[in-house]
Amino acid sequence: MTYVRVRYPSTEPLLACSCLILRAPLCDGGITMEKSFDPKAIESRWYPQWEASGHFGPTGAGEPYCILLPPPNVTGTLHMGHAFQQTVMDLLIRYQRMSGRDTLWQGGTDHAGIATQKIVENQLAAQGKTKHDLGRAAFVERVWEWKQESGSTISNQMRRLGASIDWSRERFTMDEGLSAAVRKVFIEWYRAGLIYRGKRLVHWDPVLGTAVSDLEVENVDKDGSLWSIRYPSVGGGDGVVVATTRPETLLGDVAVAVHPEDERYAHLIGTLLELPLTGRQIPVIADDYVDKDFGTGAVKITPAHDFNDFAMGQRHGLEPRSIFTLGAIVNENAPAAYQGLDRFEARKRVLADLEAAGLLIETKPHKLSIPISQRTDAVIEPMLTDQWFVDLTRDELPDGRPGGKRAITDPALAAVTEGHVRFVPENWKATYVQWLTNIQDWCISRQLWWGHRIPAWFDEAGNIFVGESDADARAHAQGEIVGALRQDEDVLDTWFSSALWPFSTMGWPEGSEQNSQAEWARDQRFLPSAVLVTGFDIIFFWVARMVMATTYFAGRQADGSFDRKFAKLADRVPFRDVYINAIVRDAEGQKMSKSKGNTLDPLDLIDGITLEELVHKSTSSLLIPQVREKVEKRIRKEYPAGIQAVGADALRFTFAALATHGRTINFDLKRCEGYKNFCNKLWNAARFVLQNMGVTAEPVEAPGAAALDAALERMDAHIQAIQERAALAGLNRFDAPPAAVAPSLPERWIVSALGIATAEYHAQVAAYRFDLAAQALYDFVWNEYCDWFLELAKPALANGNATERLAMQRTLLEVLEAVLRLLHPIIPFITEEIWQQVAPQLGLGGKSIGERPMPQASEFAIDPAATADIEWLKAVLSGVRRIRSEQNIAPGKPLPLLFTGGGMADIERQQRHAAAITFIARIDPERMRWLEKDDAAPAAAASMVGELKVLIPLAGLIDLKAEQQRLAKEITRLEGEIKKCEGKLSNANFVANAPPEVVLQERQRIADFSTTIAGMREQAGRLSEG
RNA sequence: GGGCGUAUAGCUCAGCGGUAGAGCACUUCGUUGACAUCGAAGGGGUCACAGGUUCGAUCCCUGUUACGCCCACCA
Repeated sequence: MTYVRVRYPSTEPLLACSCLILRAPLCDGGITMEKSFDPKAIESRWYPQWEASGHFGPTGAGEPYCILLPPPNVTGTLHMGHAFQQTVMDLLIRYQRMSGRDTLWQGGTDHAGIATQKIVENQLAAQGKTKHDLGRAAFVERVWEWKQESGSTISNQMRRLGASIDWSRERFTMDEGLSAAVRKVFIEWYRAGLIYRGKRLVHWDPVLGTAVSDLEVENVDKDGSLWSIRYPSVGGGDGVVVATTRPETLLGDVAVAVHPEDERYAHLIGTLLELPLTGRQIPVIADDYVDKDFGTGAVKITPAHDFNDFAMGQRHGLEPRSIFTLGAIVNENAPAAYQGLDRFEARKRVLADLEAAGLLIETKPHKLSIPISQRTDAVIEPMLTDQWFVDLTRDELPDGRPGGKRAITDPALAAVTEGHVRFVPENWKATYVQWLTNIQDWCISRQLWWGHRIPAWFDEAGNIFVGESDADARAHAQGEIVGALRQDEDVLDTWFSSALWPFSTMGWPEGSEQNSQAEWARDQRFLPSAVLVTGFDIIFFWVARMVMATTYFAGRQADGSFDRKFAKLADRVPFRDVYINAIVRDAEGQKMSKSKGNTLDPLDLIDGITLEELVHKSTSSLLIPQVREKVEKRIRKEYPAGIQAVGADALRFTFAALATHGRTINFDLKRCEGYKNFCNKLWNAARFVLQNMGVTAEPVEAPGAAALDAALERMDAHIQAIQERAALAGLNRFDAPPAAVAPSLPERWIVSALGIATAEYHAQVAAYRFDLAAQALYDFVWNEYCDWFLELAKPALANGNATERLAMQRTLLEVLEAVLRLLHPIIPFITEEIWQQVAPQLGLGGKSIGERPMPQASEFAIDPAATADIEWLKAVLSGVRRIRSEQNIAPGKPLPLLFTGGGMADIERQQRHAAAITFIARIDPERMRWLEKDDAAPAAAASMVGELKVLIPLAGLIDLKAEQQRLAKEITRLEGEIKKCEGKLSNANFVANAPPEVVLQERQRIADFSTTIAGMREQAGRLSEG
């Protein structure tokens, strides 16, 4: 291809006029782009440039707008849920950044105590080692190594997705600064009496060997049995038959409870029973909790291994009797025969022994729900252990001081009920409020090695001292310290540090060793953040706890008061809005899970993956051969050619388009492919526009000096034209300019349509309706800009005079450039790539489209007159197309076209659009005319546009029968519509009560339908004559 | 037991007190000068069911049915 230096006109704003020297091929007088959009080629290019430019960080100017990234597990990989969420966040951040806000997307990762420790433990296990072989220090060192190794995986995946996080501020929950925040919060809550340590019954995961919080327990329904067991009375007598689902806990029973008003057992209350197999004796007690009608009406009480029993034991002063080790093995508190047995072994043995003793009365099937640890699938064993808790429930402090009334919980509740934090969709508010109202104390200690070690020390007498360090703990010691101090072995629940994320990432606590005074002063403007985007599954784990911690700590001064900015609860919230996104499921609506083998990897959608790789990936972690086979079969069927690469933009657009306010979205690859097509459509629209930017439509034959000079001369003329026009038109080219330089109707119409689409887009983004926002732009680009405007532009570009062409070129560019900016938050890569080509044509400076402002609807004049005109034109063109299609006339065949009926407006419009009609509908200009009054109308196929009749004469082209049938069918349909309207209008109540405009509308409809029918009847009559 | 949600085209989903919509799929035609990752033209719906409010209900209210999620659970 031969290139030559050509000057292109350029204006921005219109009054200015600069000349750019561009390289452009002469062959078509414009810029060329690749024929189709190739995501791979462009995506790798832009992200590094964006990141390097520092453009993702806050500018310090404008109203602050912050989004906190829910920190993913540091050693995790990106899944579809992340990708969805992050698309939404990036959309919002890029949108607000372009809208002039001082934006921060705060990123980072979570140390994810249990999950990460488990991974490293598994790695050790593969080498035949346990963490105990290494010891605590070496093990933790090992986890840090793994964190360093894999920690960047997910960040890099997020970059692939285009996430515009300010990476320079990336944080990790075990960073020094964040750890300082953790210690400070723990210590302050402890000193305020809001954290306590105690021996309590907790949910114990015997596989991990740690307590977990109630939220980390899942209840799974299972078929089990209900066994009835006789506890004979001491000294003979039948005693009591109890019903239980866990017979092995009999070994730890301390009583049997009956309802106080249960006549069957009244005489036994206070007496002693023989506890089978143990030789122990236990009392019969009375308690309201017992349901007379369930089982036998008598309950065995095992306070050490059941939450309800524990509560009852406390009411009755019964000493709990633990019968399991922390590994859930029967311990020395049980008879020797059972010691050393695992829980489920012990159950079998106990049942067998009861049977043998004749004490097992009945076994019947029973549905029950079993508590399972989310992390390990191990059956949770309630276990009596020393743990740390955050007090969320008590009305007063432990020492009886007033003012402790739900000091953490109540503000968190008020923040939402008083509307300082708003849930979107709103109904999640009820979930939040209900949970917080019925909350239990939060068990925050974990018997793990990876995490924030609890800043508490024990002396040799077991007294507790809390502080930043052992020295600090000593300094704050209330009582005497007996001997040496030893730090608590436990670490904190991962969610404890997550709860602090809204302010620990902003330099809080200020002035600590790790955080400078200045950092918090600078960054607290991002508190509260604008919106939290997260899944409903962590409303309790994370959202509620952030509200708790932030309402308590934000802006708290050393003396306990709040600084001015944070004095009000309304300002002490972590975020204003909580956007709860839907859960991503597969196309069939199944939850995606590795064990089902139906997960999709977002990176595989972006980059594509072969069938064999996909099969391998999806089945390699599946251990059961049958499942493996099934999964492989499904994948081979569903993705016979693997997954084609759709690119990050198409994936993002898909997520945006699926982001309704429902609670699940089914991810369908087909949808994704459709949006890839959309990207290609946009690409090709740009390609068309740029191809037509040349100063001349005619190819320049040779790049000779003469030709070049001539071209430059023409250029100068055009530049002058622009200047003149701009001077006349004023700054806004879309204001109605003087007639000599007036934009054409199609131009006015597309600008107007852009204005409407822009308004819709902004409104929907503001409402967090990203599906509708995306749809507004999709519709505009495809159905207005491409389908109609590019077509309407073609006649002007091909046949217009210099001024018309220039005007059309500018409008093509300007609308394209605006729509690229609107789309940029959704599809950043392709819009950047195209914009880089488009911007110089408009003389726009700036390194990146992201630095351009977001278009506002007010920039685009709404133009009802132009819109009506173009709608008329569309109707005429559609009419011709329909006739062609129905009559099977080749699209390229030039046709005659006749007009009849209609009024002056139709005549004017027909004249105005004559060039467009002949060009686009491929009408022979010689044979396009109005029928004179007394012209004999030829047999023709007709299309009604209001009162105007558009006719394609038969001349051997038309299938007469088909046309008659079509007319008859259409007439019947319209008559039906008229009947409906008439039905309404004949109802006196309707006419009396309906709003006048509705009544008018019905009358108008009848009139319109009647006109159309009349025209069609006439046409049908003519056909039958012919 | 408590709370929340869903039911609209073959599929996935928008929608709204007054003409029922999109994408995909389907049918027919088409390689026309941005795009076959495309274009043009079509077919397809008792808006789950029953009552109520209203001039008018797919939409609001009540109930029923079906499905789903969360929380709490009687051993």
